Amino acid sequence: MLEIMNVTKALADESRVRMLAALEGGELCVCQLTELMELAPSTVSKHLSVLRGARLIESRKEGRWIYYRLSQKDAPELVTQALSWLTEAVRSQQRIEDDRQRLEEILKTDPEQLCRKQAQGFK
Amino acid sequence: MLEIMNVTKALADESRVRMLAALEGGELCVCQLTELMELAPSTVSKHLSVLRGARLIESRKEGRWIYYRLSQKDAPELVTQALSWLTEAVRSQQRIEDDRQRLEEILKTDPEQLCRKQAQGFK
DNA sequence: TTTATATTTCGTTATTTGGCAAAATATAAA
DNA sequence: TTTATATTTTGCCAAATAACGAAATATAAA
Repeated sequence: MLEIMNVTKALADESRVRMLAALEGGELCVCQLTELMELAPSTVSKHLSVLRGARLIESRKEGRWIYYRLSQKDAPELVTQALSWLTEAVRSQQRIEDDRQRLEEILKTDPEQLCRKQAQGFK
Repeated sequence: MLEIMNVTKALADESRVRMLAALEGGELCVCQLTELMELAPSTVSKHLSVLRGARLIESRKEGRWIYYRLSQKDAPELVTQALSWLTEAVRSQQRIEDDRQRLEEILKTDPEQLCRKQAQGFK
């Protein structure tokens, strides 16, 4: 039951849903997600840890960066099914489409510069 | 997006998940669910209104009783898919199995008596 | 009608959770 | 090594939410 509730609780926040949707396009590092979400890095980090706790995402460390991606087939059936449901549900949502478009712009800047910009406090 | 978040938030509470699982066996009135959940009637009622707000359940009034059931095919695709996911996820959960067993006992008493018992405050 | 009763709504309280900034950690560059 | 920097952890505050009892609503029985 804990496993199920970890998943449903993880999905019960719009920021986390948007992050999962963003990761459909492929792995992203924390600063890219931070830029997209317009939230404090610590907040994004917390959200990511909730998603990882539910096994909805996995991470990979590369130098100073940590890249997150949607969990693959090695995750529990329960989790991959939830991701399938979400992917389908979220398709055609304007908000998600807007994110996708903004993300495209964000990906044009390389991570180094993004993080530097954030360090100066973007808000 | 609101529709999606209504569903994910509705599923993000263990009591509500258990209620949905209980309704897989067919419609139940509030006092039956109250007996099963061991919560105050007002609390159960609130949970039901959240589930209905997400369109996960529907209701039918019969005399003094209101019966709730899982939403049928007329509900949004998004919702029926979520219910399918939950049903599958919840299968084999001990907690849900225990509920199912207790519910069987509860259904042996007719609703009239159940409600009367609750009126005296069972806890 | 009056009374009983099934459910919901309201008001309150305690807990959980999302947000941030600051401090801590970990890695790479100088 | 020292410094810079990407991310996480911690501590705090505000907002959301689950729980209850009491009051309100609605329906049936007397």
